[in-house]
Amino acid sequence: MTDSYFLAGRFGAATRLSPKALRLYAEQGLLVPAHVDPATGYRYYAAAQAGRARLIARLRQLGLPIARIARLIDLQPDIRLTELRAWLEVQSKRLEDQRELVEAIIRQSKGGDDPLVATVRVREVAPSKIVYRQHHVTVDALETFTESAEAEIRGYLAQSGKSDDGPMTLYFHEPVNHDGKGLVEVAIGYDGSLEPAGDLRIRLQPAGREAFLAVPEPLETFPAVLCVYDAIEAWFEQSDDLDCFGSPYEIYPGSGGARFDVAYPIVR
Amino acid sequence: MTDSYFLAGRFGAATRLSPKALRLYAEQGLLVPAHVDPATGYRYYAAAQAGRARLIARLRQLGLPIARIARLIDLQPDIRLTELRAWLEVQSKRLEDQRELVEAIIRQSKGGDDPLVATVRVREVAPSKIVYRQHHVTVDALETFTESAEAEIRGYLAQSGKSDDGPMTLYFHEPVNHDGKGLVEVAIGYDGSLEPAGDLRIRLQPAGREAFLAVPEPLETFPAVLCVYDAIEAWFEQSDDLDCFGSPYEIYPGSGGARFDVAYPIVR
DNA sequence: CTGGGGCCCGCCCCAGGGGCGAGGTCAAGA
DNA sequence: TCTTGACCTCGCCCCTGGGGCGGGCCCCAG
Repeated sequence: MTDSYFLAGRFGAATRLSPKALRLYAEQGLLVPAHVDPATGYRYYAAAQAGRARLIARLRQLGLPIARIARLIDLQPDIRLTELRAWLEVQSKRLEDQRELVEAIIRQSKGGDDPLVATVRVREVAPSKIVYRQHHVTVDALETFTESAEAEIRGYLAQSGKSDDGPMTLYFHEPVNHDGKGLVEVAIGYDGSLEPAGDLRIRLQPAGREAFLAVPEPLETFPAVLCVYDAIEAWFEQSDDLDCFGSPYEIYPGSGGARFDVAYPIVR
Repeated sequence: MTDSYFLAGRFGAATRLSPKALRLYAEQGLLVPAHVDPATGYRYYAAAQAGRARLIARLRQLGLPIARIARLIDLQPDIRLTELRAWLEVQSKRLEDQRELVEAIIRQSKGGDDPLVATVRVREVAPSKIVYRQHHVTVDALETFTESAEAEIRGYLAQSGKSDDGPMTLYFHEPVNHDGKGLVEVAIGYDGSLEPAGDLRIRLQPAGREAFLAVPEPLETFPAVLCVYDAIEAWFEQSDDLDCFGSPYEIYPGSGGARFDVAYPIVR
């Protein structure tokens, strides 16, 4: 390893990085030139920096953002490799999600022949008072939150001398993606009067109508359950005078022995 | 399907698109509101547009760029699905490439114990006149170009009464990625004098030294061959007074019976 | 000493929006 | 009828990771 210096162009040619990219990395502190001429601003890179530069180039080629590279590159090599493998796992999962999503799009495109659509029913929903808890969750954390919130609410109802075995409704106020948090709400109806407590809140659920579907057992788990949502949306689509506006929700237990129903409100 | 109108907020809530995104899509012509109030600029969406909007949201969720979605969405559903499957294939391939790249990074990180490094040798290269052809290719098109260019050059050498069985060198002037074109050059040396012809050019290859490695048979194919490059780079790295600047090249046939050698120039 | 190519910086551009602020609009309640 | 609050508009700046261009230096070889 000599201690010769190279300007950005030559150094970049040797490390597969453009001078522009090198300038960016220098600004971000990711790859600081061995010497910068204060008069001209020229950046001089030492040959010994080529290894780091090549590693950066490879990590960029993976598509990692610069900030992530900056964190990775100063780690011990073995930890770095562990992180990279974990990142690969995430990418792999993302691909699986994309595959599922494409399948969902396909199902929806030819939704006409989906037998589920024909089983969508409409029912009236009576107004009720509900006690609920909201939270922003990803799809991974959804089940944990749902269980703990339901237990908390039922516990509070029992403690207040109310019946604690009414159906539970899970509202999806915002889409809950795998890669973004969405607002969900666990709610149970009650009679009489009740005070809010802690993060448990009270509100009135107005009367209305809903389009619903009992979820068949093989479709109970994510992501297969998505095609139940698709079916109801398709049902709205082919309806003459109803539109699928409003957020979906799930009702536990479902009708006809199903573990849960999926429903959309029918907005006037 | 009613013909009611919705403003951007409500419509977006029903289709999982933010008002900002809706505005963007309207500007781009991807999802034009059913009515725009000329006085206020308010965009009114018809309920019948919700299907298209939901499809757009799904395709965006896949990560497709807007322009691509615009092309896809007006296709027949079955063609669209074919395109989507093809896109999934590309994504899958990309993931495989990333996996390979991570493996390469791992190999390089603990390059010290790579037995290949110990077999790197240095040799003098005599100056020569070469006839060559350059082209920008991706890694997929590389072999086709190499074969045709070599045949063209050998044909021209034979036609000019020169010996046409000298070794062929494949210079990688720029990195040849799977996702970007790079400049490569197929070159064969000759004696005497020769005129350039068509896209065949002539230049002088100066004398110098090179670090090289005969490629073992199991590593001949892409992407396994990359670890031969890594080994030479690692060899430079652990050398005291040499730097791996300059572009690599492959020499056919290689030394010791190998199909080809991989070499880097040693720059003074 | 002079020319050509290399390098600097600064500006504008791309997708796909997020966030903020100023100001106009809509609908419901008092 | 007025007010109020929610909702909408537009416009600007921000993000990532650079590419491209233009103006003006700089470096080195002949």
